[in-house]
Amino acid sequence: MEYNFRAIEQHWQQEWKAKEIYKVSNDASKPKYYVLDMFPYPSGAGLHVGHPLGYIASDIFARYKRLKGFNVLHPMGYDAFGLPAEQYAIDHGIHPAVSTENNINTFRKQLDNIGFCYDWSREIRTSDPSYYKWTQWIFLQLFKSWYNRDTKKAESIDGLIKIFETEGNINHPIPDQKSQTRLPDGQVRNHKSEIFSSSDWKGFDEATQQFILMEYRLAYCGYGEVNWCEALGTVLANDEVINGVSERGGYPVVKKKLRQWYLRITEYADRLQGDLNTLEWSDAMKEMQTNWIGKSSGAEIEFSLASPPSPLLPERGDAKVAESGRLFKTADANWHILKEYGRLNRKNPTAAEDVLWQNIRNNKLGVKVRRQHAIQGYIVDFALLEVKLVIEVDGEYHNEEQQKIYDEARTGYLKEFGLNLIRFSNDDVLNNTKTVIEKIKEEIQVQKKNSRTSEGLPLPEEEKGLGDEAKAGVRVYTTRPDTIFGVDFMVLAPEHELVGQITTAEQKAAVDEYVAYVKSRSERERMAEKKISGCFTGAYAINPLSGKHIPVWISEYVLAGYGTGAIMAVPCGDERDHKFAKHFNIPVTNIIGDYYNGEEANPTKEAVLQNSGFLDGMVMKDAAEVVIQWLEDNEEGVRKVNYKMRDAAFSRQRYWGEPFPIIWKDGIAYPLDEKDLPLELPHVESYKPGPEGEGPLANIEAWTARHLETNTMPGYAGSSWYFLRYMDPHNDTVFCDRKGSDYWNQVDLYIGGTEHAVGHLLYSRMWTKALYDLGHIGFNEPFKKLLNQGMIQGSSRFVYRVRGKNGFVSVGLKDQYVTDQIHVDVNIVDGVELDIEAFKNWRNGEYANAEFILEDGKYICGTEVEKMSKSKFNTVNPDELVLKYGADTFRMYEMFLGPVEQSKPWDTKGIEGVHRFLKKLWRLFYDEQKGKIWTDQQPTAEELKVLHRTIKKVEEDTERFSFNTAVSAFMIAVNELSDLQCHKKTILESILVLLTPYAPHIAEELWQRLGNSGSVLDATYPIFEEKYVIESSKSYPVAINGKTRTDITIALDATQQQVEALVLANAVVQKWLEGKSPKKIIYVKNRMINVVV
RNA sequence: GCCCAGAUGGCGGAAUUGGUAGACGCGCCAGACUCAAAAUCUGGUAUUGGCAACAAUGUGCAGGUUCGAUUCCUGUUCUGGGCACCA
Repeated sequence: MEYNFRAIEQHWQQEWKAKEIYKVSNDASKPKYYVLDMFPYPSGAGLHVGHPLGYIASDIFARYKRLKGFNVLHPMGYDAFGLPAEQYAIDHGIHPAVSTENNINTFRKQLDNIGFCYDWSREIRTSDPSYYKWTQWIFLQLFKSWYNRDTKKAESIDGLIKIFETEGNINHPIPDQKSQTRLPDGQVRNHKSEIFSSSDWKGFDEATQQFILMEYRLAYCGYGEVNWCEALGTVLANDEVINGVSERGGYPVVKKKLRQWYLRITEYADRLQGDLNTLEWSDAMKEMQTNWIGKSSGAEIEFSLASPPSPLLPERGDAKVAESGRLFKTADANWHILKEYGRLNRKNPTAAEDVLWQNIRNNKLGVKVRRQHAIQGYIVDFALLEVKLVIEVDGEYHNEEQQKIYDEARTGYLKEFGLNLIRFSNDDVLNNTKTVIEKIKEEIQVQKKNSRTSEGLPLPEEEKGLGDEAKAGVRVYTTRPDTIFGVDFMVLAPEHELVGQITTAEQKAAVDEYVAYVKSRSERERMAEKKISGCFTGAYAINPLSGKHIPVWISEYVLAGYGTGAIMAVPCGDERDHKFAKHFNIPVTNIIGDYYNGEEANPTKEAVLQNSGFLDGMVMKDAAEVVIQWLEDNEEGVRKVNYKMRDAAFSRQRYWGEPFPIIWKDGIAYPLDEKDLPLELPHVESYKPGPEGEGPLANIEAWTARHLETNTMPGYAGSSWYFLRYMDPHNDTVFCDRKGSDYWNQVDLYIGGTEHAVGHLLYSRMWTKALYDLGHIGFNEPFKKLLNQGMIQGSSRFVYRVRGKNGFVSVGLKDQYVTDQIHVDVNIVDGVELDIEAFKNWRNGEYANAEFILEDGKYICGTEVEKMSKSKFNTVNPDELVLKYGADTFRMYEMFLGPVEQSKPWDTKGIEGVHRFLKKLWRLFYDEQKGKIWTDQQPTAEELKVLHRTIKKVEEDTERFSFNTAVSAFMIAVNELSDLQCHKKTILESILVLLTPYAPHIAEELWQRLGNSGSVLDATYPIFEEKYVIESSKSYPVAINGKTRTDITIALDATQQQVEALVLANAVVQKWLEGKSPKKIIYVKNRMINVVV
């Protein structure tokens, strides 16, 4: 009776299915354990041998836990939305729903072949409306929530509205924004300053209110830059862009600003960071997330410009203000107009304002001065709030009749609040500056006296005016404020908003050219670029501490999205800055003395500062704090915590994804009523992009007529919460019943590839936290333990075509010709030797008439290890292996290849050995001639020792996911039992239970054949007993000076003296001692003995 | 460029805490069985020298710490993964 794996495996797979062996219930007295795989994207290529690696590992662990008495949830599903299906549809006209369905069926068949213990009754597909109904629902929860920084959690936006109605947003200023939230005209909104009162709020119209709320929502709409390919009419990923052109077709690609949805994940940065230490993840994985979040602390510093930018408009303000007013639907919404107005004024001060500003800024009068400050509906030129003084500088247009009335009204109004107002004309300021300053000083004194008696408007300390930020200068973020005196130049991102304004006439052409060049480069290319490039703007900035004038450059290595989009360059301390300085011959200021050798930068923090003004003599790491203090005292900068992480772009201009449950009305996004979910993806005939970079949904009239959002959600939407749906997959009234999620709780073991280290794993953590904050689930981290499987790489084979000929040259001779390297199917290559006949038939005989230049009569292929991919013809299909060797062999072989965590190239060669092992195991039970040979005899001590050593090893290895060594332990056990000719049921039965997680079919079969009923999965796991493996003596290696020379056997309880005596008596030791006595004898119990001579 | 990981015989890998480097398997060599092959079984197999005993070398490379380093430290090279619209 031989091992007929095909019949066995088929039989048990049917049996398991029929008896619903793997179905789990949500209420069980047993403790729960949740084992989850990262669900696959069902690609058209089907499963390759890389996919099952993690699935087998999780299957082993799920079965192991079940044997250990747990109620194990082990589900599977499909991440079914995605770009490839859409691309396939464009190319072949097959609807994504159809191709996806086909692919899923293929995947399922392939998965079933391997004998996984998934509870398929819980299968989910993210593209299924009954699933994405809840993806949309969660999106709406995010849309209807904001992050309360006081309570540090997500809360309902209704609560925020109540706060606005009672106290305005003074205690909850608009969260910091990154580059995404620029207005269509390219202006960066300066949100911090947008402070409003409760009465302001009540006065705002609907559009303004909604606009403000959008700045708080956890899911919000803003503007962001994308790689735009006009010819393809579509947005491209960074790696679809190569050297400024699209990978497909080679069309030019430029940056384009598009309306986008975002998730405000930045609000969770601190929690995402902090909670990492509650997780059992590898340090590497935590480190990657930490680096992605990129928390750093330092200072934001304001460098004013040596020559302020000239005004953009001859008569400042008005035109621009009117234009920006068009952003809003109501004509009389004065709030944002004011805001805009103030900002523009600040940026484009009149000459008089600027002169005055330079004379009174920086506490020069002993009083803090704010420019273009909004007070109760007015913008004043300068506000000295602590002394309740307002200064106005009047230009020509204030003489107009209308303006006069307006000004008088303002004076009166401000007086009501206890604010005194003084006016100067432009002429006075410009020509009699001194007098004007004296006058202001006098007024300050008067106000100071009055302030003790006068009442009036209490101005909140924290209130910030419009003038606080964007003075006419460049803000930089630095983690090294201590190096401030070493700043030799500044670098702005080429897309920085100031570039256009500060560039001098002489430099304009060069700057424009450089900006255009950068526009065509993807962020990735820019970061990876080794060549140093940049362009001088002609402008100079003033170092606020040293007063030194420093040149302002632009360069692609500074990205707009990080920090402020501008850096202060300290070449002696930063390698990149140093290279830049050397390349452009910018003199380097050395502030670190001997630490800088003139050749390369030294990022030390230990140096004692030199050339650093009042910091001289201070150690750098102490100086940072001093500088921050100085900056804050002098209002030239602020302490700042910065995150590298940006808000997550959450919309795609694509078809095959979840539609947003959003309706646009007069430019305002309104949520769809939850009872109208799911908002189903409409069927389309064409998948072509919509106009102006919109998604294909924009082409559907019925869709646009309802004013529905035309973007769809990205691939990671559905995968951000799927682990919750498995807990309660068929619920139609809630995304996951709270009882279910309370029972199953966190995923105990999550297995998947490291490629998801920062994407999926961060997003799902954020969603979990948001759902937790809002009270929908009871835990705030999704994946307790994470196991990262390595990538199974393909070993690609290449042939070399002689250019211009239908001829191929063997790899060893290819250098003698001009050749093109072509991937060839690994399945028609034996090792490295090409099967020429098979090659001629390959690809429908494309190379039927090819000629071959051979070496030693063979055509040898080139090889390379790379990602397994259909397009590289290096995939190996598991089906064929399962057919040939069986699922159990395949499972064990994949595990035997090496540690699960490690990446390795696939090689089918060794699979025979594992198959032989299973056959050998079978022969412990059955003989080909004699049939059944297992007996009921009592085991010997030797046999029990083998068994218990195996129990210990397999259990320990399984617990630490060292599946390859567990397989090896099985092999050792079977080898030893074969040598002992052990066919005893008691021993073999225990081995079968141990083996069940690894080779479930053969274990189940033999378990039944031994006369057991019920599944082997319900057997009890063997218990290791020390008494069977105890030995009384042990063989120790004896090393002389650390080099093993011999070994001796000593009793385990031997003392140091006994051991030394034995060692010295040993002939080999004597030989090496050469008559001398040893310096020392090191005896480590259970390990080794070392004799030091 | 930045972040993370890895590198051990002809090959995949083992060595769990600093303690016998190469478990287990593949491949290869020799032998048994067979007319022959397959299957199976037995023995050998890091490199160099030697009939052997044995000796020297050996965990990407260069150093260091230690009685002792694949393991810890410093530097370096190469390979793989990620870098925000592939999933």
